[in-house]
Amino acid sequence: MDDEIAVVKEDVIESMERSAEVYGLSRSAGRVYGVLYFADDPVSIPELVEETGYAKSTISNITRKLTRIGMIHRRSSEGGGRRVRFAPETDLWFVIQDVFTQYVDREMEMTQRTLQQALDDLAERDIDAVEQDRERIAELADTYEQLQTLLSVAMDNSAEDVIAAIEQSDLD
Amino acid sequence: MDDEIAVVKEDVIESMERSAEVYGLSRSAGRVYGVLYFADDPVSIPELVEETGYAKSTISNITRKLTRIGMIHRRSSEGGGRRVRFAPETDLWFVIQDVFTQYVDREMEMTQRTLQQALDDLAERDIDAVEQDRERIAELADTYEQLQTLLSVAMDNSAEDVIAAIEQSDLD
DNA sequence: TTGTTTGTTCGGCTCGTATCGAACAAACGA
DNA sequence: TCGTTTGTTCGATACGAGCCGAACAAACAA
Repeated sequence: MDDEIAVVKEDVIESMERSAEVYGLSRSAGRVYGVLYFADDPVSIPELVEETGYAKSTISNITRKLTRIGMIHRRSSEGGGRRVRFAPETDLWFVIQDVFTQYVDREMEMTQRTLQQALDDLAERDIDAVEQDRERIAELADTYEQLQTLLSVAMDNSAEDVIAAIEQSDLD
Repeated sequence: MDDEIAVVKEDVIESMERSAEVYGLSRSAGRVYGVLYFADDPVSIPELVEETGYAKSTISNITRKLTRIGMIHRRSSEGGGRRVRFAPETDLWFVIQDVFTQYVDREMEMTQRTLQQALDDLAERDIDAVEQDRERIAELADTYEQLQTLLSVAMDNSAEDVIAAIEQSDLD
C-alpha cells in the first residue's frame, strides 16, 4: 500500500542524491533536501536523524551548509519548543541565482581585479617587450567581462523572463 | 627586467589557480592551463614538468582531465617526434558550453527520466492517496524542464548572441 | 637490435572531508 | 531548582583525491 508510494519517493530522493553530487554537494545533502521536499511540514533535526539514519552531528553540519547556500530555510520560532525546523526552498532558480552570486560572481570580480592590476603593471613598461602578454591578458579580461554581463542579466531576472526575452528574439 | 613580467604573469596564473578551485578543478589544473595560456607554442609534457614543478605522472593526469573537458587540446602529429603537445582553448564560453552539455545536461536528462517514471508509477494508483506527492514531483519536473530550456538556449548559441537577444528586450 | 625519450599506469603517501559518537551548551518543563 | 530535550562543537576514524616516484609500454634513433 503505502509501501509502493515510499518506493517511488525513495527513487526520487536517490535521484536528488545523484544530482547533489554533480553539483558539488554530498549525497547526504541531497537526501536531506529530498526528505524536506516531501515533508508536509518543516522538519526538526531529530526527525531528520530518524528519517535519514545519519548522526545528529552530521545532520547539524548538513543543515548548516544547505542553509548557507539557500537550499533550505530555518523556520525558527514556532508554536512548539525551541526546536529548529527546516523547510526546502522549492524555487531552484532562486537557489541557482544565490549560489552563482555568492561564488561565481565573487570569483569573477576578484579575477577582474587581478587582470586590471596586471594590465596596469605592464602599462608602465616597454611596449614592444610585453605587447603579446598584454594582449593576452586583455583578451582574458574582455572574455570575463562578457561572461559577467551574461551572468548578471541571468542573475537579476526570473527564469521565465530570461526565457521569454530569448524566445521573443530569433535565437531559437 | 624580464623578472617583472614574470611576476605579473605569475599573478595571473595564481588567479587562474583560484578560479580553477571555484569551478571544481584542482589548483594544479589552473596552473597548467595558465602556462599553456601564456605559451607562444604548444607545450609538451616534459616542458610542463619543467615549468610547473609537478611530477610527470601528475601532468599526465591533469592534461587528460583538461583535455576531456575541452579546456586544452592535444596538438598531436607535428614536425617533431612523437611528443604530444598541448594548446589552450581560449574561447571560455565554448568550454562552459562543453562542460554544461557533458555534465549538467546529462544530469537533467537522467533526473527527468526518473521523475517521469515516478509519475507513471503513481498514475496507476488511487488518486487521492498520492495526489500531494504526485503534485510535488510534477512541480519538480516542470522546474527542471524550464531550467533545461534555459540551458539549451544558452548552450546552443554564442555568448554574444545571447547577450544581444537579452539586451534587445527590456530586461536590463 | 638496443638504448633513449616520451607518456601512461600503479602503488603508496598525505591531506582534506564526510561521518560518527561523545562531550558540551542552551533552553525548556517539572 | 534540576533533569530532559535539542543543537553545536570536538576529537577520532574512514574514505577519496592529489601528488609523487617507479615500473611499464610504446615510439623513435642509432
